[in-house]
Amino acid sequence: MDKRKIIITSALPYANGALHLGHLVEYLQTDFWARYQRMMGHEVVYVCADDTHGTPIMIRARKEGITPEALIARSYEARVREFGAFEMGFDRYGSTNCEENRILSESIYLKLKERGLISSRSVDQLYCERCGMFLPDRFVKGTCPKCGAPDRDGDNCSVCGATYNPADLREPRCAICGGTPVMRQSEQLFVELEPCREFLKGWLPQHTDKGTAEKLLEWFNEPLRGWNISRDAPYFGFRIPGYDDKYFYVWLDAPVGYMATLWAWAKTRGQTLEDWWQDPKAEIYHFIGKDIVRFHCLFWPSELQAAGWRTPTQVFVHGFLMVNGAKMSKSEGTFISAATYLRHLPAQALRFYYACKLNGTVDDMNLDLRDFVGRVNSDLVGKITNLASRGAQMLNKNCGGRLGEMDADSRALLAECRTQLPELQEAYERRDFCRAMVIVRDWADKANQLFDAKMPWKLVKEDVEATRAVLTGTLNLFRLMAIALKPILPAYAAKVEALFGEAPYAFADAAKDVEGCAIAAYERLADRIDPKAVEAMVAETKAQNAPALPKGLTEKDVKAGIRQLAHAPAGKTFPPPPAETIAIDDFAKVDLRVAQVVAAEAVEGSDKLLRLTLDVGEARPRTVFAGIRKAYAPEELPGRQVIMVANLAPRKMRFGLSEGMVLAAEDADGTLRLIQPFAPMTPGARLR
RNA sequence: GGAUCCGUAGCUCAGUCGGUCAGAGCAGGGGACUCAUAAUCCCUUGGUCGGUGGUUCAAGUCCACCCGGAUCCA
Repeated sequence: MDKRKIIITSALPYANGALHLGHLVEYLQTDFWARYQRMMGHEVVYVCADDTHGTPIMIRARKEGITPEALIARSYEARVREFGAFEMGFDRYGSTNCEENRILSESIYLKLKERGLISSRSVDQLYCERCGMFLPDRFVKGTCPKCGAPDRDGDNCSVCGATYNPADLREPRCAICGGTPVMRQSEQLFVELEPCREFLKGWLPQHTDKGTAEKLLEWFNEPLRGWNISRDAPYFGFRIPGYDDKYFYVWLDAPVGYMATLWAWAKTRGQTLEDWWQDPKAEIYHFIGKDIVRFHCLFWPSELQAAGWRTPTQVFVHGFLMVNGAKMSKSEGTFISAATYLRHLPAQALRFYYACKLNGTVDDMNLDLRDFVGRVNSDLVGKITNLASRGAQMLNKNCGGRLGEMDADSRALLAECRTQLPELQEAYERRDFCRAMVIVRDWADKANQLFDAKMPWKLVKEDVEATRAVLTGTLNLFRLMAIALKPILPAYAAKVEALFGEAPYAFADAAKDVEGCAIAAYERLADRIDPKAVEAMVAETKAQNAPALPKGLTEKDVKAGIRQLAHAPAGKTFPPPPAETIAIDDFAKVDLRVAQVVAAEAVEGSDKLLRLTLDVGEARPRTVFAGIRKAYAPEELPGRQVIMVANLAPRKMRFGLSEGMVLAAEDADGTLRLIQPFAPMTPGARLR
């Protein structure tokens, strides 16, 4: 086969927020495919980057009192560490906030402008005067115009499913400051899509899957709407050439980040971006989730085409991750972050399980946690790894650790398995990883059957050389499986390479017999998963999100509750109506501190009060009486952190002096919950 | 509301052009073995293929409607 030249990307993760197992559905499958292509001997470059621009990052940085640059640097570090732990093999992991990206974004924009594809028109948009900025949809909250549910997002209602404009919301509020936004006009720049209609119509069916293309083509019954690519200052991003106060919308420069990162990578080896992207022989593949199809299959190819760049060879679209058959949920503990996963479980287990489930379609993928444990333990460890474990240890113990020549039966089985290699490679090629795993598991079943039939543990007592032949066969069969699994389990394969003393495997090595040489000491390749570790991971995830929902309630309950409340008779409203507006100075008078509960006891003579002893970082702990006895037992509080009002005038009570007050929230049903920091902090830390 | 996708054994899923397709693995039950990470091997119990109609000599497979779940509507 000719040597192919392949550019691979996965969608850029947004730098505001932690990686979770859903993201990994994409990154892992892209990595599987990239590694497979490398093992086929092709020239592969796999790039990705942090997506760093936009309002959410600007706001978050502002809240934390740091620059956006500092925020994205922190995110980058965490991201790279976590990807590394998951054995991701990027050739380069960059950032959209780089010079290459600025240059490319500007040049693509200017090309579009030259071609007359950029137009400008005035747009009505909500503006928050207090924050001094136009509000993106997700930064407007309000009451759903359709079902009346309170506190809904700016563009859709998750209670009744309605979609609307932020301007349609009743009682719109700025999600940042809570103020009431006003309607203002602003000049915005659009990329016109209608002129690209014919190009797209022809392009779509050939460069993505049928379902995706058909879906997008539905929109072609009407004129294609232009795409707003500008945002007004303040914004974190690239300034648009020719404007002082306009920036590229984050979605304009994000896909350009693929090229920018490729460019930066090419530079390190003395090449140009054009050497890769514009090489007619090179293939360009984007792996994306189905939620961002329109950016990658409409806007992106149109821009590239108009600006004179090559369009992608194929856009591979995948579905979302479900956990235990349902959408990932914070309250159920299934919204599992990459970091939390890694604290409890080995990365390769997830890589293996995802490979067993991915079939290259846009269907959602289900991570069933019980199935996950079963699959890893029985297939990866029990069937596959066990062959190496029993074969290598026996060879080392009884046969001097030297391979001989395979017996005839093993040789025949090995030959039979090898005939399936083309099928395995085709499965990899079409991203049908689960099919590839079925093939490998089938080999393992057959190898185990043969091993048992030969009974080497008995044979070794009478004929060491015959035993050596059987074990040589077993280990050669296992080696074939390790090669087949290498795109999924690179670290595992590296250990197998070390066991046989071989150079890194490519698929070509599958044809080789390993005979007549010594093997190294057997090193454990994979560990069984203790279901308790999975429980602990779920429990930790739940705990991270515990303050979000009252005990025992799921997100579904809350939705139902909101729905009820939306239709509840007036007079008993929840949440309570907003209090009178205060100035920032008024708020600043309140000194809020993180406090650690040192001790808690019930107060005799009161059925409401607990006496709390709080460490606020001062020389002497404070005593605070709190009316939370019906919500908390005294013994569950020590060691936990709460928020207290530290400068409240001390108040003499019948039971003693109360030197402050702890913060708690009251739910619709009267449930009280103390407020605690997301993660432990130093007692005495001030809230801002 | 409109559209798309999904619904096959307790669980996760295969089932190509309608014709040995009612299947696999795991889990469950029984047995064997003890080299191996309580791993492995043999045997075995499970299903009205979401429901109802229709097309056909023949339907998980095609069509219509319904129920349930998911997603998208720029």
